[in-house]
Amino acid sequence: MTGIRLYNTRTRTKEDFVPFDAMDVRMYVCGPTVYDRAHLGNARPVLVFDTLFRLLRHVYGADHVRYVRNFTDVDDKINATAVARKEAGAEGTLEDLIHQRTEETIGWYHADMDALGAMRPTAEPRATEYIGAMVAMIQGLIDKGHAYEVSGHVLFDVRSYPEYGRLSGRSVDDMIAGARVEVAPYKRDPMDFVLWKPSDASLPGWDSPWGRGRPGWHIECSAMSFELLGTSFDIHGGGIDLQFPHHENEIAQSCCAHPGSDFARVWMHNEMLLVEGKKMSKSLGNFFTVRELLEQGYPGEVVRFVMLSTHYRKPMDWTAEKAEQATLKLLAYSRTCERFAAGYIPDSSRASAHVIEALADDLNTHLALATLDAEHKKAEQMGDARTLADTMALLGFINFEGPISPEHEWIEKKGFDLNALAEKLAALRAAAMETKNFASVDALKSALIAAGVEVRMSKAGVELVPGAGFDAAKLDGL
RNA sequence: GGUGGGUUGGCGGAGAGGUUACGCACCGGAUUGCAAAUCCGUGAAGACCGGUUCGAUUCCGGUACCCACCUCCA
Repeated sequence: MTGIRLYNTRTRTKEDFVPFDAMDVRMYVCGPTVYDRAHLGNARPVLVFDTLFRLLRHVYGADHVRYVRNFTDVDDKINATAVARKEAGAEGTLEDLIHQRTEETIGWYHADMDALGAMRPTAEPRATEYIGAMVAMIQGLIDKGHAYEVSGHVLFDVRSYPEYGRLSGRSVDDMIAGARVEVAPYKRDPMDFVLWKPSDASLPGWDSPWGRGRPGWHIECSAMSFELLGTSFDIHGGGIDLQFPHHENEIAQSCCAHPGSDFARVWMHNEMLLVEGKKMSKSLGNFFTVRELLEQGYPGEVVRFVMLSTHYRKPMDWTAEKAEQATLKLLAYSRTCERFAAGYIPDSSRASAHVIEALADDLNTHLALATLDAEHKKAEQMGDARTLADTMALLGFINFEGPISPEHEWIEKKGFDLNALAEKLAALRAAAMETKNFASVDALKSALIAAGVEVRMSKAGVELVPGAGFDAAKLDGL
């Protein structure tokens, strides 16, 4: 069996991965707050942990891996949208409008992540479905002396948990010294965080022993991971920005609620995303959603390829140039598969061992892609692209089930019959060979190139292939 | 202020204490009406200063610069 090694944020070392139960490997990843379209940064953890999910399934068997990713559907931004809609005259109660908003956002999220080739997790629990579990966990924390109720709020007492700060390498005292946040007067300690907060009539709320209210952000992951994966599970993932305070708080809650448990054994954090070297932000004007990117014509596979070309623990810089290169690569692979594996049904379980090896080494996706490139070369030399196809399937660039399509979807989508033009060019060329006047041939050729078509002329004939920047509109009149 | 990470050839980006990473670009060759695509080949690196070592880009220490988190943004 392939030995997987993973970098554990908790110990800050790369460790051999040993699951609690090889027949039931369990992973929890913090999912999105469903208030709006997913932006490109949201896609990174999705693709990183999708790749890990695929690797785990490959190593332990598809039926022996469970992957839980939550939807946070309790959030003030969601509430704000719902309130705004209500004020604009929308029908229904506030609860209806909130539900509507989260439903449509989840639909978008699924559509967008599907387009990137991300598999759906085994379970996608919503916070609102686990309010009871959260209330129970909060009550347990109060009973054990780790939480206290004050003016309608329930707060976690960080001083009751000596390990607090261990994941992020901070001490409570240091954090207080550098705190930038205004401290609520009712807190016993400035670092205490909210488990439950009161809701007034204008906000969604649930009945609880502490009055009508709603849960704090951190408790949902503790409650849902416990309900679905148990007190101890193998991997907990998310963006590095969640390391503190979110994950620190999760650990405090879960370990205090279930003394003696390990909670998550391995903590994995992906680094952030940059766009053209800068942090993606609305103010810099380099903020965009996955959907916008797809609508601009970037195929999901290309986004995936670019994302995987940087190791997950390094900042990932999204650039147009990388997308361009990724497109060319994928086109080349696709053509090789078309030539040397037409009709073949890819089987990810037969993927290249070298690629598996690269992934098993703390998800070295960049090396995996370099190896994929070598597989491509080999496929060309051997005239057999089956392993290339199998490996592409494992990495999520080809559907698991379907056979290789004649061309990748993004070329097909732009569907344009180039045969007529190819024949025309061939005829012109044949004539020019006689007359030695190549002016008309060159004119047509440049027009085709300008439209993003690759022109291949050899003794065997003329071949036209739509390239990365193919634009059918520019072919009008040729 | 606290915590963590980074600095590799023109660009992107890895592994390994000593043997070519790789890709893209460039250059040379084959091929082509000219190209493109393809194939073959060459060149090019390890922020700075010390230390350990027979030998470091790879280990250790320091300096500089950059970045992220500490704000319910992945």
